[in-house]
Amino acid sequence: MAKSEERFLGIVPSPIGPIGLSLQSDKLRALEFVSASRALRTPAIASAKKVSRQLVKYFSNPKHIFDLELVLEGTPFQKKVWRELIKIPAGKVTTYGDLAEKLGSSARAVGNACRANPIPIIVPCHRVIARSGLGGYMGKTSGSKFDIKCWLLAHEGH
DNA sequence: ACCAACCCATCCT
DNA sequence: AGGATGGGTTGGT
Repeated sequence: MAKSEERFLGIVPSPIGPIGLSLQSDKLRALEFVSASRALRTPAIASAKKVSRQLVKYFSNPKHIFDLELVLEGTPFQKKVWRELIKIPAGKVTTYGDLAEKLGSSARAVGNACRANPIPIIVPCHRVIARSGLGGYMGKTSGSKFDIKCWLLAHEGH
């Protein structure tokens, strides 16, 4: 897979740090948590404004429903999982196992697909938890990355 | 192109 | 604690 230099076209400030946006012909393709220094030297382009506005709304109102066009690039299985994630409303959570059952797969495979999610927050992988415990986030089961999952869940009332 | 081995944000006993 | 699990990735041929 091409590890092409990721270029952020917009930056959104948020309570959990700056968020970098990558777009592809006006559609959101990737979202990443970035460092403050990275944020400083990233210009924002006009087409990022719609995404930016909606993220700001979400951070002030966790019930905000995103209405954005997304570019989801992944294997067929990953896309199936991600499309399921989008159906989970704010305030609700599901488990890796339940999702796996719905898809006729296994819990660990679902976890793998969640980890590969290119658009966290908007594709709400944080709403998938383990049957026992919270599971992980961005490849981690503890630490600052994982804390973001806890923050998002708390933001949504958990 | 295939295959084996290895990695996991799990789950059950 | 240990085993089953299935999708992805990597490295070999």
